[in-house]
Amino acid sequence: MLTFVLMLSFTEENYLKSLFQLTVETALKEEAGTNELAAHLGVKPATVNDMLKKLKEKKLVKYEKYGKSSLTKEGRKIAIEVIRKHRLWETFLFEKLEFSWDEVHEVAEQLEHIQSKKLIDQLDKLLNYPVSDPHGDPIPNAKGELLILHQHTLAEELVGHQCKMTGVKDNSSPFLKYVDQLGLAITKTIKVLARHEYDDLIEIEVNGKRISVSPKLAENIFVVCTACKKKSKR
Amino acid sequence: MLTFVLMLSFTEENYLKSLFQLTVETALKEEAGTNELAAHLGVKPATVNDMLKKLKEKKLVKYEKYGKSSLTKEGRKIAIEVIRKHRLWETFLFEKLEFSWDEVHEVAEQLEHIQSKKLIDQLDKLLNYPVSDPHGDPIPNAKGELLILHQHTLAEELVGHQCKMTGVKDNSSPFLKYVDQLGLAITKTIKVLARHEYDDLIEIEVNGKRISVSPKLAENIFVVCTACKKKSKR
DNA sequence: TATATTTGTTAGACTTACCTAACAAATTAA
DNA sequence: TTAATTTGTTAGGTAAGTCTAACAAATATA
Ligand SMILES: [Mn+2]
Ligand SMILES: [Mn+2]
Ligand SMILES: [Mn+2]
Ligand SMILES: [Mn+2]
Repeated sequence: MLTFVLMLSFTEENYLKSLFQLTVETALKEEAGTNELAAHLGVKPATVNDMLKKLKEKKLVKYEKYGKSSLTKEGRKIAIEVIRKHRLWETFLFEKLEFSWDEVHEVAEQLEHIQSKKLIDQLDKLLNYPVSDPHGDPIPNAKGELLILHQHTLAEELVGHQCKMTGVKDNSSPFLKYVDQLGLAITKTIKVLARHEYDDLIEIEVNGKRISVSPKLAENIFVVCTACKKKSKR
Repeated sequence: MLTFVLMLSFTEENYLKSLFQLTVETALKEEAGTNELAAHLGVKPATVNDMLKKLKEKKLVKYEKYGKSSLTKEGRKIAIEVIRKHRLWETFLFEKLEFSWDEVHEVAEQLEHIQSKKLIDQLDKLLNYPVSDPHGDPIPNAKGELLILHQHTLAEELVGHQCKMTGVKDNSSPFLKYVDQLGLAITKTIKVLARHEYDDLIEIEVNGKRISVSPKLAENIFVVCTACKKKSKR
């Protein structure tokens, strides 16, 4: 039995990836709206509307007029493949080509669309089957299984609790450079000392030093809390 | 002084590369025609015509109505950069990811269009600044200097002469697999024993064995002849 | 040199991915 | 429960890159 490989354009792949990131990956939601997708992709809602119809035609998204959209099983599979490629390339750039964690994303945005099963399998092998990328994001395995980390943001952590930094939400270079500057990094232990009502700053201890961080920053830092329960599964 | 980086599409890059390969790289010609380019790129002449006008506008090709086309200095520079990327990626796939020489070209066709100076510089470094790709083709260096090999095809080699295989003209997978099968490979020593008038086959000795090859095959094998003069320069 | 052939150009059309402007439906607030 | 706001859709348009069909120029051949 012949299986037809439907070739998708870069653009179509990006729409599926965005939809995945706005729904499944953030776990809290099942569907995303047209405007939301437009904002995430940096295009106009009218453009998204056209594409949703096309992707529905190809049976990759579920979409009804005036309703929210979600991925079909096949659409989700493709989205995960793109994310796997993106994160493997980021890891490659970081581990093998001396890129810093704030430089990898931009180039991986291009590399994630290269079509070659062997390329990705061999890259995975070369990197020794990594489970997370330089930003702490889980890398789907070759079967498309994705580890969902039971993490929350530093902004949500309770005063007095100690946690460990596991990743970042924002992948932009300026944000990541700022994180570096503050001495924050994945695997660092962070203790929440206080929350200041007056200006909303959060006082934390990291590297044996007390620093104050903004809620905006804290919302973009992922942690797992040793004081709370923690679990993970593929 | 600001230098503007004109961003080219994949397509535009491919036209420049083709024009380079049909002219400068084969050294014998300065210019190429519309139909010739169309055949090389696998599109129709009308399409090439439109693109030539656009690339002329961008000052990357010299083109006059009903005349042959050639690259400007800037166009040539870009073509060489694309070829450098193509051949570095082929070398990477071959050396680091266990690809065979008949598998690298197809994937390199995609990878050659990734934009990142750092990526290419680091790849070059990782591979230890290779001078030729898995097919024996010279890799332009970071300055855009390209080694022109003084090679000719096996078809042109004189009877009685001994030569060394330096590369292939055809990069297609079926051809390369056939070359493998015959026991031919880059650096192998080949002695031309005879040319048979009757059926045009060329009898050679390679790996201590006598084999007969077709002129079609011989035209796609590059050699340098130890019995003739040999020189090379950047 | 006249004619046939090859080579190159033009016009008009299609697809993809995007846009703006106008409008309609759904949701939220008064 | 009407009105305001937000969200989503439609129509029509653009640019890139491709095509076909008709035509024109250049070159080769008789
Ligand atoms: Mn990324
Ligand atoms: Mn990442
Ligand atoms: Mn290419
Ligand atoms: Mn090659």
